[in-house]
Order: sequence, then structure tokens, then C-alpha cells
Amino acid sequence: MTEPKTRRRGAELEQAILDAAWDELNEVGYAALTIESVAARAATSKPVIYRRWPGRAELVLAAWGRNRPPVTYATDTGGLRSDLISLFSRIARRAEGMVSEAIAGVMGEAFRHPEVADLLRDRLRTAPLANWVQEIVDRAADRGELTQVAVPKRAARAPLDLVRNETMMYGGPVSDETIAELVDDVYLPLLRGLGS
Amino acid sequence: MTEPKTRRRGAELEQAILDAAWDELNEVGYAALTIESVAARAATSKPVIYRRWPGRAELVLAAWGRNRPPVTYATDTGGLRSDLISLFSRIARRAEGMVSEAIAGVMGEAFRHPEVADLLRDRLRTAPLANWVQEIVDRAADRGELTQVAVPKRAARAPLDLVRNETMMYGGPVSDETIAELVDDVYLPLLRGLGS
DNA sequence: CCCATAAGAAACGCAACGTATCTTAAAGGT
DNA sequence: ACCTTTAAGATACGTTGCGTTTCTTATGGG
Repeated sequence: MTEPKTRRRGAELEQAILDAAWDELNEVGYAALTIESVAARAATSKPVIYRRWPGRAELVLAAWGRNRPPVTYATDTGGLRSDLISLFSRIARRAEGMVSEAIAGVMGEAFRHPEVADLLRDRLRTAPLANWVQEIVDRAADRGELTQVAVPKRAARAPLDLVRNETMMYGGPVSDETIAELVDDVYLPLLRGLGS
Repeated sequence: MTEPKTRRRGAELEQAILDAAWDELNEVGYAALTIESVAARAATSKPVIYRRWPGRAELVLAAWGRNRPPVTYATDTGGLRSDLISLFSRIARRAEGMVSEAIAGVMGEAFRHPEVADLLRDRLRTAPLANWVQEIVDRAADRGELTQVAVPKRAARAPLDLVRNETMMYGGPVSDETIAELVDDVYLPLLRGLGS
């Protein structure tokens, strides 16, 4: 029991720890995740983990970094509204995959450790979002659904911000109804208003 | 030292505890706030606190409930844009007074305790917001700045959601520049778009 | 084959948890 | 004025996880 026979090292060991952290995160959640539980699960010991990451937040961010879903591209669905519904759904699904309880937990620590805050912000940002929105708008303009317009950065970020807010406030997955409201009552009017 | 002479009871004692919790929250933050530290500060003992609140989150929410700034009304500044700037600033200032580190902390626990989540949501909601937005829009319509329109609930909530997102993501106070962007690049276009 | 490196085991003191026990001050009814 | 009920406050308990230190020993590179 005290070490079967093989002693892992370097990358292999690191991956095993991150897998253990990820499993633990999904099974018991961030609040109940302890360094000791991860160490036990990975069949290693605390110092091994502390040698690599300064604390729980960083460990979880690292684990999450290896397991988050890839960013997918916004396809042309043939209409502005359906393009937006598709975009918002994609964002929402991605946000859900991020285990919002963990985000909230890490956030709590982020305030005390600015490095963690920066790390977290990087993770929550979806870099190509602005381009996607602009592409959707361009296509809509080609179809005559909107007047051609450059979407300001703030406006391009809004879908992500609105979905994130929804996820953080209500925990669970974002309903189709909510997505429809965000598109119909907020984002579509916004895009239309940009053109006037 | 072991009890000067007077022993507080009921409401008086409760208030003393909540004051202590509030002070502690502002001085050391949520992460470092412990039941023991609050008990010490209030010059009482742990059981007294546990008899009243089940845990840290509830205690902090209670303390916060007694100390949050009153909701103030949106005055007529004479123009749509300045009305909105004023509204967003008000929301932002209120959000800052709420010690976002504490919100994040409570949020982390909220996921494991649905009652806490409900409590927290109540606290973060600003009930009369929809009316304020509608009033601002009505006034703007009277001035001829917008066409008269009923603002959907989602759209009316957006200012709060956007500011909250900003506060949670960046911690510190929301800059005037950010507020201007939110108004000029997001909310003004949105309101204009609702009218078309 | 040897040796520098790092894995793993074990134990440390510390802090805070949440609970249980007991004494005693305060409030209120008669 | 007394006596009963209520709850405040002190104290101590076992528990858990922290983050660190110390030491042994397996492993892989040279």
C-alpha cells in the first residue's frame, strides 16, 4: 500500500494530480476540495502538490485549464436572430462546463491574491468573441437585416458578461428561455440601436 | 475581564454582534473573518453566535443587511445620457459599498447551501430598478430623445447586471470611463434599438 | 554504475471548526 | 421581594485541514 512499486515523476505525476483535482472538483465541489483529498486521490503526498502550486486556487485553475472545452466557432445559421441564439447558447454551455461553484470559490480567494485574480480573468475571457460578434453583424448586414456597423468592444463583450452574470447568480444551467430573452430583449435591440 | 458587570441580551446583544461582524468584514475581509474573531470582538462567545446564525455566510448577510446604504431615487438631470450616467453611477456606488470580496465569499458558500443562495439573490436585487429605467425612458420620450417604448424586464435589469459583472470581475470601484462605455456603447444603443 | 534530484511518508504546531457542559446574570410574573 | 425561567458567557472538547519540516529512498541522466 505504501507505494506499489512505481514512483511517478515530472509530467506524468503532474497530470495525475491534475486529474485527481478535476475529479475531486466535480465530485465534491470546490468548497470541499482539500489539498489532502487531492493528494490522497492521486496517491501521492501533500508536499508534492505544494512544490508545484502555492494553494488550492492555483491547483484548481491548473486542473480546469487542462479540462475545459475547446472554443468553437460561430457558424452561419442563416439569420441574425438564430446566429445570436447559437452564440449565446455556445457561451452558456461553455460557462456551465466551468463549474460555476468553482469559479465562485476561486473568486473568493482572488480578492486576497491578485495573481489569482489575473489568472481567473484570463480564464474567463473568450478572446475571439469580439470577432465572432462582428462576423455575425457583418453577415446580417449583407442580408440587409442590419445596417453595417463596427461593434464597440464593450458591446461585443456583453454576451459573455450577461451570460456570466446569469450563471453566477442562478447557479444552474442557463435556460433556453433566458437565452431567448437576452437575445430578443437585450442584444438584438442593442445591435439595431448601434446602427442608428 | 470575565464580564465587566453587565450582561447584554436579546436585540442589544444581537446588534453588538452584527456591528462586530460588520467591522471585522471591513477590516480583514470575508475570507479572514471567523466566528471566533467576531465573538471576541463583540466580547461574547461562540455559542451565542451559533445560537442565532447557522454559519458565517448567514451572519455576514445579516450584518450586511443592517449596514447597506439606502436605495436612492433617480432624479431628472435634464437629458437621457446624463440620466443614465447618473443611474449607472448610483448602481456602481451601491455595489462598491457591498464589499464585493464578501459577496464573492458568500457566493462560494451559496452553492452548497441553497437557502444562502436565495438570501444572497434577494440582497443583490434592486427591486425598483425597472421603474427607474422606465421613468428615465419616459422622460426621454417626452423630450423627443427616444420614441416611447415599454422596456422589457430583461433590458431593465441590464444596468444592474452589467455593473455587477464589472464589480465581480475587476474587484475595485467601477471607473467613470467604464460607466461611460456601458452607457454609450451598450445601454444607449439598446434603448434606441428598442424603439425601432 | 553512480549521483543529483525529486517522490513520498510521517509528523509537526497552528487555527478554526462546531458542540457540549456548566455556571450565573437578567427579566418577569406573582 | 422572591423565585423561576431564560439565555449569556466561559471553557474545553475532538476534529479537520493547513502549510512546513525532516528524512528516506526510488528513479533517470550522465
